[in-house]
Amino acid sequence: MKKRGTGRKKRRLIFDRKGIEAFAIRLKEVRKKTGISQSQLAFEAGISLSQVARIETARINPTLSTVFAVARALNVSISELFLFNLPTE
Amino acid sequence: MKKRGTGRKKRRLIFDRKGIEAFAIRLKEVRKKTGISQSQLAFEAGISLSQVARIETARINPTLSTVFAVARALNVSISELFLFNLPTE
DNA sequence: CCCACTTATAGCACAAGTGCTATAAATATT
DNA sequence: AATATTTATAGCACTTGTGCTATAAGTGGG
Repeated sequence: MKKRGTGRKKRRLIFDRKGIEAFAIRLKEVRKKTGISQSQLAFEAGISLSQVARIETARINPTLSTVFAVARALNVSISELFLFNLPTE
Repeated sequence: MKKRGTGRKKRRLIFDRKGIEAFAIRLKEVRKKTGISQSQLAFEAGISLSQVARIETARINPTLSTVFAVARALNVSISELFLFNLPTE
């Protein structure tokens, strides 16, 4: 008996764990290289500190706007932030 | 008199309109180059058609997972999808 | 051992992304 | 022109990203 409500089809959202993890690693790497703290990055990017931490620990699936803000704050191009091999899902 | 509830500070989310628009243009460009329809792209990427349309018309701020899925479906690297100058916000 | 700083978690409230479905509008094709 | 295909909108329900605040855990200096 696994009726979900009234025969509602289950929506499957995507959460690309591997990709998100790869990005997390890359971001931390770039941030470290510029020598700033998560807190400073958050301030510069205009996002919250908790959000930076959540991204670097791959807990969330950030939006493009957030990524753009981070790239600007780190003074790197978007391409540079994605210099890693996107793992096959 | 513009009290919002009980003195709650307004949270400001970011929505990088210019960046999102630049990405929309770039995506449409890459998709066209591969000669597939929004519908096909959606299917290949495992996302909904409405989502592809919303992205290409810059109506939403997609997540990284969505972008990753699209890149895989188009057989391009993430960097390639971001081959445009990120406009200053 | 303290202390300051940094990073990681947690919970709440709210805003927004996403899937799904349906439909309209625009664009090709015959 | 008529038809088919593609693209754009819209609304709903559900899920999740985000800010904010607080707190714990890790780290390095003195």
